[in-house]
Amino acid sequence: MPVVRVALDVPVDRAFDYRTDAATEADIGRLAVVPFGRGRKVGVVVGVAAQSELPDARLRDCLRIARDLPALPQDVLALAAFCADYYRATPGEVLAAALPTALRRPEALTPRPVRGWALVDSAAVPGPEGFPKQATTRRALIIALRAGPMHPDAVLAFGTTARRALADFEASGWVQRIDLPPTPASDASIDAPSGADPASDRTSGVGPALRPAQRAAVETIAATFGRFSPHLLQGVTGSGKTEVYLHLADRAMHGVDGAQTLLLVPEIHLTPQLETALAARFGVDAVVALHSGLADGERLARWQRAQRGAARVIVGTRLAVFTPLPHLALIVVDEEHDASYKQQEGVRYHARDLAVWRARARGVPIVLGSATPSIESWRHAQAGRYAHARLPERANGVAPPPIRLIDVRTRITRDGLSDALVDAIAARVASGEQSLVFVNRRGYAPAVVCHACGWTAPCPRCSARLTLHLRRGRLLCHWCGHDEPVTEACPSCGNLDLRPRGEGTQRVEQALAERLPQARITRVDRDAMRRRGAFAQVRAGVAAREIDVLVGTQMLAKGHDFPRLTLVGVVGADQGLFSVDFRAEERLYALVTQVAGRAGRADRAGEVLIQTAFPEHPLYAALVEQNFDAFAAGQWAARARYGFPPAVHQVLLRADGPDEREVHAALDAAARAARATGVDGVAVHDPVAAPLARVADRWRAQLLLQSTSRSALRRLLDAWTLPVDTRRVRVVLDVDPTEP
DNA sequence: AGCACGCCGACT
DNA sequence: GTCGGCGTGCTC
Repeated sequence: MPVVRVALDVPVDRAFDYRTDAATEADIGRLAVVPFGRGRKVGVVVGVAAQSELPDARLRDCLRIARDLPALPQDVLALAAFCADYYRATPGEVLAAALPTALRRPEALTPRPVRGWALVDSAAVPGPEGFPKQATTRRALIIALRAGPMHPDAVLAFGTTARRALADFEASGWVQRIDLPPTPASDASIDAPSGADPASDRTSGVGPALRPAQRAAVETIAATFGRFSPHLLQGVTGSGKTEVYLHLADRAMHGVDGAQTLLLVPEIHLTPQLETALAARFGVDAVVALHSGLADGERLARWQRAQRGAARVIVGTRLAVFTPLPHLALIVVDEEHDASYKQQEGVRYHARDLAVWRARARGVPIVLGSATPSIESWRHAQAGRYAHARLPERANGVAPPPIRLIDVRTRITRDGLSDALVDAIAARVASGEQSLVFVNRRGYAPAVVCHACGWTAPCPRCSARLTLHLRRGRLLCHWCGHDEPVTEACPSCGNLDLRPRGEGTQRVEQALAERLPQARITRVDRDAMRRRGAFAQVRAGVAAREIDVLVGTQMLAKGHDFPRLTLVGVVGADQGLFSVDFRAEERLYALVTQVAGRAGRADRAGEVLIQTAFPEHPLYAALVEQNFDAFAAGQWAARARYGFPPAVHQVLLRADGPDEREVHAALDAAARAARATGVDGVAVHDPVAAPLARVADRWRAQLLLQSTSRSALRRLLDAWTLPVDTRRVRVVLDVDPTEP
């Protein structure tokens, strides 16, 4: 009896065999509904065989292979397999991360009868089997009455009436929209509907004229269409990298009919703006945005538009790297250095690295764009493994804002603010310009200290200090959420001299309000932006010039264009200089560069002021010169000398549990087992406590393995018996960790 | 992951 | 005497 091998979303490192009456190679990549345990599951067919190695008695019947749906393409299956192998996950776990959740419900794959029709402008036709020819027109919009997300029991609608009605129906949640790919035979058989044609709206080269460096980058990259070629696009903030991406996507579409571009972006916040820009450029129907914030049905619908080839530009966060794209021609990873590309739970994959792998597998060029590339990518470019394109100047031709340091050793600061910074802000307020003060810490103060005995308020559940939130009158733990009232007297010595130490956004906001009573100040951090729409409100306030000063965290660093913002102040950056994390400086450089880029984006001169007690630190020297290459070269030299990535490759075994000794014992045993493999060329370090040794009453420790040879590391992983995950000690393997 | 089986504490 | 804790093991 022939069997299908099905990868299922269970943490078991193998596929499961099911009996089936007929299965061919063509079924590989198709979804299958199978019985599993006492329930049913949806899995992916990853193989077919004439016979199973298991005795027939242990096999069960495959309930259904979804042959009416497109199969996952070969490159997505290969990418999932690579991801599972490289990051030591199971194929099923990777597929769970890769597939929209709506597809993983068995009901979703069960066909249902037609329930009815929706609107009609010029034609109403049933579907999906035996679709009449008309249904395949390029502009057909099919409205499915929720018979099941995969089955467009459907009605056709044409023209603008249909478009309007479609929007209403979609808003009602009753229908789902599905676009069909065009088929040549029938395309001509139907009249072109009235109304705007999204395909012909597609502007060919209407965008702003490219500067010479942008043009050169586009030409260089476009010359590699049709083959694998990695490019690092290193462009200063405001140099118009996005414009380069758009031109490339456009060129790809003109070179190959229906060509698709995958554009990966770091954060959800960025997506709406970018999506709007892309839609304006290529037409709404050609663009699809994918991110984890979407409702299940919506995510599925968009994913299917990409899978069918209807969407030409797919913009999405890291999960989008797995999207099936039949006509993939180009991959772009914007802000490629961004930490959010590394998944920190479940399968801990790096979307940028997977994107490079996929580009190679598909034979398409990939562009990694950043003003401050990761040392990994920068090094690849230096070594000639990546082509290195540069955009050295801003697209508006304006010089970048000068970066100056305020030496706080020689100046008095109050609440963390120097007079020089406050005066500079005051001057901008007076002239009607806007300022941004970047403080990478929320709350009022990161610690409360007793000035009599030195006691500081600890979190009872974590090895961290409590942060003072003065407005709420509470001490909060930023790690576990623990929350307690502020005490008047020191619990240790009874003294009343408790004082806040260090500065958070609230304190800076409050101090600025006291010193600049005429200024309209708004704080932007996770606490202040908790309410829905709060951020949009801030943006509107800035645009309407109702806000003079923004005080905020990283949230302010990314991609917002505030034309009247001419001053950026940076407070408390020094904490990034002396971290246990060897990547802290790299992050700090990128972050400051990014916030600095908020200043003077339009035709107004900007200025960046950084308060520091270490003005001669090389990081600040490079920042002031705005010389990323000097900074990166220094980082690379240090990492090569002291043996840090990317000079070496790392694997981190993380463990945590309620009992400190058990956690360490598990890692000790794991270290012994790793050494016992006898694999040469891999340094197995001693297990150590994690930088934050306890979080929410769980003790955390880690075991680091590193090697200059990936293959040696891999051989060790293959031979290594890891401690099993239990309730007492949880164990996670992190390949290429990005967090200490 | 679920879900069963299985062996030891506090309760209708 | 049972109900229920979570440790161990299996799922084609």
